[in-house]
Amino acid sequence: MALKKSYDLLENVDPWICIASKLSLSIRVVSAIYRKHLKAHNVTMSQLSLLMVIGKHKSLPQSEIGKILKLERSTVTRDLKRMIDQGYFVKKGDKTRQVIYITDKGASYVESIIPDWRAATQEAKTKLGEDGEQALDLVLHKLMG
Amino acid sequence: MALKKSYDLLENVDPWICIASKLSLSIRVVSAIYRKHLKAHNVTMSQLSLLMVIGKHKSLPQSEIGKILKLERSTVTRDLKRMIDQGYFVKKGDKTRQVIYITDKGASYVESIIPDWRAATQEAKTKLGEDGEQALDLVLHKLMG
DNA sequence: TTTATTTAGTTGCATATACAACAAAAGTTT
DNA sequence: AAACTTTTGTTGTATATGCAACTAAATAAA
Repeated sequence: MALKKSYDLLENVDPWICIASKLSLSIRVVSAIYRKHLKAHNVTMSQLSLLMVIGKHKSLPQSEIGKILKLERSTVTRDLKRMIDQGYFVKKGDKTRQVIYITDKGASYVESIIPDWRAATQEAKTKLGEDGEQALDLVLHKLMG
Repeated sequence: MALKKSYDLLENVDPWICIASKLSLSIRVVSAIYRKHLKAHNVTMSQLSLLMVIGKHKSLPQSEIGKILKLERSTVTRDLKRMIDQGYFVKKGDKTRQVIYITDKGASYVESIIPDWRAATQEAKTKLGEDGEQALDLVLHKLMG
């Protein structure tokens, strides 16, 4: 089972200096908190983000959604499709300039979820603490800036 | 297209106070940096994490891997399977106590990737700045603690 | 020691995500 | 106006991920 050679780079590397790994780990911890609170609503954070972002504007061009959430076009197409099928959004417009509208069903749905979403956010904030929350804002600001 | 009612909670909510959304956005930005640098190696960050973590220990019980990377058991099973199929790891042991070993092929592979991984990490660090990097460490520390 | 419980791994199912290739529409150049 | 370029949306393909249900093995309780 032993390796035939020695691997210096590998032996001396520290996987935990990886920025992507740190963020991945962080999102897994936080996602679990949100999933727990949102479970009864049968909604994911990705879906809730769409509901809240589009809902707040009442409607958004599909092309804007990807820009706002930094999602690839095909991801937006398919994430929306599932929710259109469920009646939370409708799509209007021609082939290349689609506009997505939230429906009353979608708006009611997101309103029913918001209290639990707030609770999840509160739990996450408590875990982060005041300083942790500010730190996260700084990270985001640096990355988006 | 207009909504039939008004939705107070929805109109007044700020989607961007969401901790999960902030982290999701952050990871998308950082992932893109790593994908760009790792593209030529045809490897993802998830795979590279497995290679580095297991490789550094030479071997790890499968059950440990999920604990270290905070991944669900089934995710570990399948992420490993793809890489075992490619010959980067081997699996030894009985039905419920598996141990995963890195192979020479896997160790060579990860060593060939490390320089570009370092470059990606450097680019991400530059974007974050010294303060942003410390902020990320604080976030992770708070969430894991 | 037998029984009950916990731990470990797998498989079915569903969502989320990106890239490449394609088609169609919109915008720009000439 | 015609030709070229960019933007937008979709579909094929692949990886990543979690939950539920199941099996099997290990551990604890009786």
